[in-house]
Amino acid sequence: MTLALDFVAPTPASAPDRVTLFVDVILPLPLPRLYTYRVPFELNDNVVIGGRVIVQFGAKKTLSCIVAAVHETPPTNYQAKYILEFIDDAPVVTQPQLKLFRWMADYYLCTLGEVINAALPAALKLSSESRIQLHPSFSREENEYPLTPQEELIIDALGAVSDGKALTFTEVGDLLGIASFHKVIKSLMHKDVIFLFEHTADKYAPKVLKKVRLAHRYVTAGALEELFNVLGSKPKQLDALLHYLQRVPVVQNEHANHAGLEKAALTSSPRLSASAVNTLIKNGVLEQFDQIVSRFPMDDGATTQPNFDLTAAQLTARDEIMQHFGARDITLLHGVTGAGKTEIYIDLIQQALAGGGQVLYLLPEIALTAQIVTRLMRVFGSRLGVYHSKFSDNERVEVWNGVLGGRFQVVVGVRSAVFLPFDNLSLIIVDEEHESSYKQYDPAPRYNAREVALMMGSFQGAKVLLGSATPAVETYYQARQGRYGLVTLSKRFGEAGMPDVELVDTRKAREQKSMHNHFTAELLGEIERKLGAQEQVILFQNRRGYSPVVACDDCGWIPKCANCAVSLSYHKHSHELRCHYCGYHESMVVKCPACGSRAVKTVGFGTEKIEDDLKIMLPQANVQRMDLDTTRAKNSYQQIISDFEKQNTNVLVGTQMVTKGLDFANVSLVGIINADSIIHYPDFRAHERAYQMFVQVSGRAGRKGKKGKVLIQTADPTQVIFDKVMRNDYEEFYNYEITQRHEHGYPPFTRIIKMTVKHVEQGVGEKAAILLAQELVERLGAGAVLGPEAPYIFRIRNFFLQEITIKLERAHTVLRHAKQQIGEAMDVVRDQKEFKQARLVADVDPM
DNA sequence: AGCACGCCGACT
DNA sequence: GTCGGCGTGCTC
Repeated sequence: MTLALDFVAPTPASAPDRVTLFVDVILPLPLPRLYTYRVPFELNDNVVIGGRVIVQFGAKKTLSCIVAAVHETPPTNYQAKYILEFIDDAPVVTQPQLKLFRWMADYYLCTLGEVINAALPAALKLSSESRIQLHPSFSREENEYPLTPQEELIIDALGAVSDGKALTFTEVGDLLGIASFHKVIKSLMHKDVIFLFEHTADKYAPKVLKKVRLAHRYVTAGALEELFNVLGSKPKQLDALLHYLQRVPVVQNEHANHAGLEKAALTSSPRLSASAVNTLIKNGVLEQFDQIVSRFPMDDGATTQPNFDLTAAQLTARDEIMQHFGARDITLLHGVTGAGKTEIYIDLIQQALAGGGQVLYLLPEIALTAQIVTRLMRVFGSRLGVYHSKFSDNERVEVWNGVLGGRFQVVVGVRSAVFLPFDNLSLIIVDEEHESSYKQYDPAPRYNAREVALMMGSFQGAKVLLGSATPAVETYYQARQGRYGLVTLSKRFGEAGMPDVELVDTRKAREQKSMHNHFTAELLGEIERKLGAQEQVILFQNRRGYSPVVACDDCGWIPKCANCAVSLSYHKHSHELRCHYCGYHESMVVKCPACGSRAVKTVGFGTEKIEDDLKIMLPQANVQRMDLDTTRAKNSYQQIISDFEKQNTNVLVGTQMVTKGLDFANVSLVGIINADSIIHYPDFRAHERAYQMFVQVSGRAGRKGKKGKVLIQTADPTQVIFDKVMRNDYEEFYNYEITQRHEHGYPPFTRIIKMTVKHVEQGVGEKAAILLAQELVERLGAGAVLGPEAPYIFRIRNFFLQEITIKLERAHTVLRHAKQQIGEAMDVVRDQKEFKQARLVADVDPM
C-alpha cells in the first residue's frame, strides 16, 4: 500500500532533486584528516558551514564537531555514517575563521582538531556521555536470566522502569567501585535488562535573573487602592509591596512594571520579609518571572567621547600611523614606556568603529588589568567585549556569541582572543608585541598570537598595529626593511624624564663584605631613603619561592624532584619543597636522609626570601610580594595592585609580573636584585629578553613628573647589555643584536623549528631522536639540523627530553617544503615499532 | 584522544 | 583453567 503510493506519487515540481549531501567535519581530536558524514535527506536544508553537528565516531563515541565543507561526493572506499543531529542553524565558526584555523594547523604543524579544541570555549563543545536506563520490557519478576550481584546493584540503582532513572558510565563505575564496568554493562544489555543511549547537551547556561512585577490587574490607581485595603491587616506584605512601588513607578510607567524588579531586591533586604514576598507571589499580587541577562553589564557608561585629548606628540604619531596604513597593512608603534600609547590606540579604535569594522585589541595576560578595562569601558561601553583567561566558560561563550551577533564590535583580550569569530575586522592592535606570553607552548597549537593576528589581518583586510617600548628584534627588522610602517614616540607623557640607571657591583660588595643578604649597601640605603620620602619601591627578582635549592651542609645532598631533572625549590610559607615543572611537593626536610645531619641549608634566593630579608632589615617597611604563588587566587592580583596603589604597601617584591604595564605614580626606585640570572640563559634570545626585561622594569620608575631611579645589581657591570640599557637607546641595542643574529644565522634571518622527542626511557628517547635527526639531515641537509641534544632540564614529568633545532631560510617556499619533509621524517620515526611510545613535538618559531 | 581487540601473568 | 594487565590500531 505505502509502496504503491510512493511509487505513484509524483515528485512535486517545487521539490529539489533528491541530492545526497555529505559534510566534511573537524573532529575535536588530534586527527590528521577530516571525516566525511552523510546528511539525512530531510535535513539537507539544515546544513551550515561552520555550524556544529553531532556524529557517531567509532563504536561508542558521540562527538560534536564543526562542519568544514559540504559536497555531493560520496566516499569511495567506505560507507559514510549519517549525521545524528544539527545543533546550530547559523555558523558558530565563521568562514574567515575556518580559513585562519587551516592556516594555523598548517603553519604550526598540528591538526585542525587541535586548533578547534583550543579555539572553542569548552561550553561550545558539547559534552557527550553514554547513559544506561532500564529496558522497558524488563521486569524483575519475569526475568529469565541469572543476574550477578554487580548486575543487581546496578538494577537497584536504576530504580523502577516507570521513573526511568538513567546512569552515566562514570556513575556505574563509581557504583561498582571498579574501572572496568564494561563487561557488566555488556552483559546487562545482552540480557535485555538495560538499553544504552547518548546524552548530549549544550553546556552553556544563560544567566537567569529571578524578577517580580505587579500582576497586571493591579496596575491602575484604583485597583492598587483596593489592594492596600485588603493588605491593611498584613503589615509585612504591605511593606514589601510599598517597597516595590517605591522602586518601580507602576502607574506612571507601565513598561517599568513590565520590566519588574529583581526579586533579591525585596527578599534580601533585612527590613523586608522574604516570606511575605513569597506570599504575595502565591496570592497573585506579584508575579515572578525569569529574565535571561547578560553576564556583562548592558548599562552603557560610554561617553563616546574620550575624556582626554591627545598631546601634540600623540596626534603626530596617530597621523603617521594613519599615513602608513594608507600604503601598508602593518605598522609598528615604537613608543617608550609611559609615552601614552593607549590613548592613541583608543583614538584609532574609534576611527575603525566609525568605519563600521570590528576591532581586536590584544594584550598579554598580565597587562590586561581592571585598570585598562575600566578605561576602555568608559569610552566604548557595552560595545566592548573582554576575553580573559580568568573568565568563566559561560562568560567566554557570551563574548563569543556577542562577537558573532554583533553586540561586541571591540574586543580586548589575551592570546586566545584571536580565535573569536570575527568576520569584519578592520583593525587589530597587538600591544607589547614582543611579549613571549603571546606564544603558547604546551598543548598544540603552539601558536604565537602576534603572528596569527598578522595573518588574520591579511585575510580580513584589517590593519595591524604592533606596539611596544622594546620591539622584538624580528619585528623591528621588518619595520626597518620597510615591510612594516614604523612610528616612534620617544617622549614620556607629562614631562616625566627617563629614569637614571645605575649598576651596583655585587662582586666588589662581597669582597668588601658590605652585602646584607642579597642587598648591596647602595640598594638598601636607596630603599631607606625612598621610604623616608614617602615614596614607593619595586624590587624585581626573577625567581619565585624562598630558595631554588636546599642542600645538606655536611654531605652536600640535594633534594631532587622525583619526576623531573631539577632540584626542589624551598617555599617557606608552606614549609614545602616544590618542583616548578610538575607541581610535585613534599614537606621540607629537617634531617638529611643521606647522612642524618640537621644542617640542611637553603642555597640561592627567590622572591620569598627577598621579602623575608627585607622585612627583617627594614621592619618599618610594608612589604608585599607578587608572584605566581601569591596571585593564584582569583582576585589576589587585583588586591595586591590596589594595596600598592593606595600606598598601603610601600615595597613590592615580585617576578616578571611587576614589569608589565603597571602605572604607579609614586614609585621612584626600581631595584633589580640579580641581573645576571636574567642574562645568562643558553638561548639566542637571552640578550633580547634581558634587555626587554630591564627596560620594562625600569619603566616602572618615575612617572608624573618624578624622575625615577633604577639600581641593577650585577657581579659583572662590564657586560655589553648594561651599556645598551643605560644609554636607553633601543636603536643601538637593535643594531648590536641584529649583527649578532646575522652572524650566527638566527631569526629574523632564518626560521627555527624546534623538535622535541619525549620518552619515558632515556635510551630509547635518545635513539629515536638520533633517527629523527638523521631523517631530517637526509631531507633538509646537515646544515639545517642541530642536535639532538638533551636540554638543560633533560627530564620533565617522567619524560626524558631530546631536542633538535632546525634552521630554515625564510622564504615561504622553503618553509612549505621543509614542513612536508619534517612530517615525513616524523612518520618514519613513528612507524618504527621500538619508538611507538615516543612523543614527537614540533614547535614552529619557538620563544 | 578514547576505546576496542589481542596476547601473557596471578588468581577464583 | 579464567580475569585482567596494557600494547597497537582504527575511528568516516
